[in-house]
Amino acid sequence: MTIATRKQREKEEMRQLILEAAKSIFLEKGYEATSIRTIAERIEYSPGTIYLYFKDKDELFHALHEEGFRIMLEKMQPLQHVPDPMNRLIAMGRVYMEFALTNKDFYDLMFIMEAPMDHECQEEQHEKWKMGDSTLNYLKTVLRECQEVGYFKGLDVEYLSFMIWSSLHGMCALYCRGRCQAYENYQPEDLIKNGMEYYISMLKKA
Amino acid sequence: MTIATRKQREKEEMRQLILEAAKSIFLEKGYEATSIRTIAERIEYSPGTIYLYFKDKDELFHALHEEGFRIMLEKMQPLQHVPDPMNRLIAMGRVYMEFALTNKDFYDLMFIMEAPMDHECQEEQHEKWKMGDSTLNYLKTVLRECQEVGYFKGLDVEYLSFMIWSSLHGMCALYCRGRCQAYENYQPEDLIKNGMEYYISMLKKA
DNA sequence: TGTTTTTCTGAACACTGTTCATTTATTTTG
DNA sequence: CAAAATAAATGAACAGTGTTCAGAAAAACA
Repeated sequence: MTIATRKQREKEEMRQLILEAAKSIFLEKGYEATSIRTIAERIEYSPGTIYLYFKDKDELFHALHEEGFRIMLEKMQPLQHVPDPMNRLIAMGRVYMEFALTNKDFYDLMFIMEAPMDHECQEEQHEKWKMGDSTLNYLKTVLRECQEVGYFKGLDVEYLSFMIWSSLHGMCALYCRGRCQAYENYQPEDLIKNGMEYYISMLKKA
Repeated sequence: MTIATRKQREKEEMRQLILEAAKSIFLEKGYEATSIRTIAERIEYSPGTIYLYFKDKDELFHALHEEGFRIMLEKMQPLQHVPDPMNRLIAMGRVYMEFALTNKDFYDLMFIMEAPMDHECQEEQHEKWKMGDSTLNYLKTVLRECQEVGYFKGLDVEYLSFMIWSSLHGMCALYCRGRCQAYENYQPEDLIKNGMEYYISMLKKA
């Protein structure tokens, strides 16, 4: 092994070390507490070092952002074997919802926070959404299959997918940002579960 | 006039002065730029003075938060004269959407940001949502009227209102936080407009 | 070994919200 | 009107934040 490749590997390992530390602090104590200094302290390096591996905090959180999509896509994977497209669509929705409820911080980072989206990629304009695109494209594919078996007749898949994604996101976002408090006597999980059921039965009639 | 009442009036005027400055900076340059120091500079007082009129930054932004709801409620007001409840519901949705698109920062503050919600009211637990509650209660009322003329049969108004609000919010939230970029070749306004039409036609069948 | 290149440090910068002793202004009292 | 008491405003200071960069330390090369 040449010395150059080892250095390259070490560089990648260091990036991962920083990322792992950032992730653990982020999941333990949330976004606010995940500062450059706390990450540096955790891995026992100086704050300045982190900037040798990440351009800025946005780039760092963009990496976590992508990790979130990886986890989500993984949970979507098994659904490919659901034969009926409409059932697959509904199952996808449930997985999406479940992900948001059990990975609140990740969901927030992926779909609500501005931070990781500000990150300018030099490579491509939309490389930042590589993972998000995959999920969205899969949704569109499922919708087209639904159309083939008679659902959503005459509707544009682009607008339809946006509407469906939005509706789920709306519930998740209100949940993540504490707006379910508007329903004093109801549990957020209850609102979401029932709201979802209503939405599904509405979709089936469309 | 006693001196005490004049002092009280002056105190209220000062609160308004701070609030107006905060609002103008907030609308001009966004949340990030609206710091205690920039507000103080604008009204030509020292930073410390602001804390004599507002407990903390959260209380200040909670006041702006309420102002947002006042503006929105004002735009909802004329819709009370729409006779058909279903048309009124749809009109409400359009006003809501329009508000979000033309008052992005206010919408963000009202429904997405965490800041003004953290604000602990000493008076009542949910005094913070006084304005939001009004809007939500009006939505529920309209939905009940819709049920009286045959729509949404057998559905619980609580869950139904949450689902409808969520769906609209989802589109607004994705718009506010730049997630419409996922649809590279589509204008956000276009996505929302069409997504909304699809949703309305779905609602009518429910 | 000495020289060059790479890696890392930590102080410094400009910012944030917030506090509080001190100063300034106003009102009440003698 | 002058003095004492009260109220209001100040601005330096504190503990944070992301980020930069001259200089020190370590590693690689000659």
